[in-house]
Amino acid sequence: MAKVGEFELLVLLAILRQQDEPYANRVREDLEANADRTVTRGALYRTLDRLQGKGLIEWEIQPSGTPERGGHPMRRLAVTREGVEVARASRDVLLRFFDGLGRATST
Amino acid sequence: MAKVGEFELLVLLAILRQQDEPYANRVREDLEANADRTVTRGALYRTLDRLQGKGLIEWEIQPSGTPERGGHPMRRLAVTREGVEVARASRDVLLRFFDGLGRATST
DNA sequence: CCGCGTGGTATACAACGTATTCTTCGGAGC
DNA sequence: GCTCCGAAGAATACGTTGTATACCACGCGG
Repeated sequence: MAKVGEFELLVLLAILRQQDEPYANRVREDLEANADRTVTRGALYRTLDRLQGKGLIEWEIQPSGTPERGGHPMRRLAVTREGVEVARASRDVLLRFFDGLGRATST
Repeated sequence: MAKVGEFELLVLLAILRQQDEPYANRVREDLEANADRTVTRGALYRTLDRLQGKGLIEWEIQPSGTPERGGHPMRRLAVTREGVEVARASRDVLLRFFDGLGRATST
């Protein structure tokens, strides 16, 4: 099963969260708003391409979905079955390791 | 606040989990057993060095802690306060994004 | 037909992840 | 006491992931 980096996982999860508008910029906004990090468009698209290369997501081009201001072909994103599995596997591992974090005294 | 990669986070969490024997090889064993991945020694040490460079962990050399078979100076690892904060922050973000994963129909 | 805003592409480089190889030290066994 | 072995760690090298910058295309308002 393909392995994903930290940002790739976040992107995967963010796509899954989008209710009805799974487009790149929605994902980007979601990440910026909820993941406490800035996400440049270049970074996101590069990651989307890589995720597709691994078969974890796919998309279809929307001729001109929502031409609010300059209507252009947009990618309607979707996570593949394998993508979901990978995300689940990553989550399971992380949840398993999150325990020691409760008290966490340390130096 | 420093940012950590996927493996770095796992290592941080694994160190926190070690009860009384926070040594590199214990961490390695824990990761191999519970994170479903193989971890070579080189990979782990490299990551430990990087985490230290970021001030997220630290260690003191144990003269010859457990000379079971060839006793050598070992690193007794500890996560710094900042390390714990970074781990918590990462966890919080991830937990926030894990929701969409419940039903997760997708393609 | 020009500029702006939106969606996407290309390129380049830094940071992260990982395997391989080498060194050192102590004990076991001769 | 010399050799072999296993454990802890260091050094090196390279592929993958993360991220920024800059560029192209299209449609609309003017």
